[in-house]
Amino acid sequence: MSSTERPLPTKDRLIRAAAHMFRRYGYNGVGLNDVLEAAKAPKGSLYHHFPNGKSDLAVAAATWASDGMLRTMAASFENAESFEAGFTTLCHKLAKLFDVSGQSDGCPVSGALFDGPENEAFRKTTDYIFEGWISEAEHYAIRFGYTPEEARKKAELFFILIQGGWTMARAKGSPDILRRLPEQLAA
Amino acid sequence: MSSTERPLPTKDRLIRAAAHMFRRYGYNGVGLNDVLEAAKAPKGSLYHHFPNGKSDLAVAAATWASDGMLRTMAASFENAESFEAGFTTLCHKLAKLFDVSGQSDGCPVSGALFDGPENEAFRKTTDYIFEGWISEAEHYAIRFGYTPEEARKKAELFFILIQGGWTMARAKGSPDILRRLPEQLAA
DNA sequence: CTATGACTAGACCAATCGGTCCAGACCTGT
DNA sequence: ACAGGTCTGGACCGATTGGTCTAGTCATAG
Repeated sequence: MSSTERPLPTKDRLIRAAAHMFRRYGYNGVGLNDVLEAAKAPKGSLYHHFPNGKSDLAVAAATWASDGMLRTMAASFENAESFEAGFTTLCHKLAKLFDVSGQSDGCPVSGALFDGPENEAFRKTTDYIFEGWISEAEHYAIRFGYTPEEARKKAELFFILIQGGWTMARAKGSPDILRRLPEQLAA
Repeated sequence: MSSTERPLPTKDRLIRAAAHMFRRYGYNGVGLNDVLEAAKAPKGSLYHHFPNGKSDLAVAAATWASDGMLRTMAASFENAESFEAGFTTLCHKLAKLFDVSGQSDGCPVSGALFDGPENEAFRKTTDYIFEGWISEAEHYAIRFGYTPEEARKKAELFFILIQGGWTMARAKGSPDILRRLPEQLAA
């Protein structure tokens, strides 16, 4: 049986559909009716699972997408022989994701939250999620022998390269730059 | 007399208002009525100057914002003593811009165009504008003595650092990371 | 069996969206 | 004075927006 045989719970279908659409079209570019149609769920279910509607859904979608990123990071760094090797693996994984995404998706977190309403809570959530990525990278850098000061700088550079690299890949319509990112990490 | 004494032509007021709003709220987060109110222009004027409406306006706004970026780059690099020195100056200028913007603006180009409709023309325009920034940086790198190959890589890193750094500054609500960007350029 | 809370279903709403349209104001050359 | 284009002003439009509301389905516990 294919994986569509056992359908996901409505709440998960909503989160997944919303995550995919937000990262492509941005918070304001997605209508709730579109999400509902993609998730094959009625409006009542949405407001049952997410009482605050669209904004709750965006936070859930960004958090879910962030968990995926953290798993991809773990898969890249856990068995790596150095921080640089792990980073290289991650960049290639991201380049592959970029290819299968149809090459027009943005960062799932900033797509869902930065583009949202003028909202300090959204900014704080974005910071919290991104800080999770950075501190995870910092953790790996320390494990691979860097001092805490070096590790923090490495982790920040890690984050900046990935964000900037993805933006450039999106503009160029090609993930090439992502694969060449590891060359930039030296310092 | 203050600068508001001689009002700008309607078309320019529309472009400026649109640029400011797009970079803060994104393409889909801005309503034409809001732009019209901010620019104190009626709807007829908008569709006179921009026959294709919102999408034309977004391209014009992004192009105008890009010209500003290119001028800021020129002001930073023209009198610099090295590529690194020019980059440092630019980062400090951008950090200052980040402060006065109220710290919630995004990149004016990707805000206006990436967030727009599913549209290959928009992506190409974004690429064209960004490539202008990169080739400008490449030009300065060559002038300061780098080989063409080194210069291209430097310029791409330049772009990635600024895009990623701005994203991180936006998430953190602070331009500190922008000022620390020059440390990352070494290689 | 009934009762209860979780969840689904979708009709419905006011507000806002991007866009159209045309009457008239304004400027310029003749 | 007149004509013709440029530009302004804003009423108006159908479509879509995020959100509300209520009726009903479903599973489980008593």
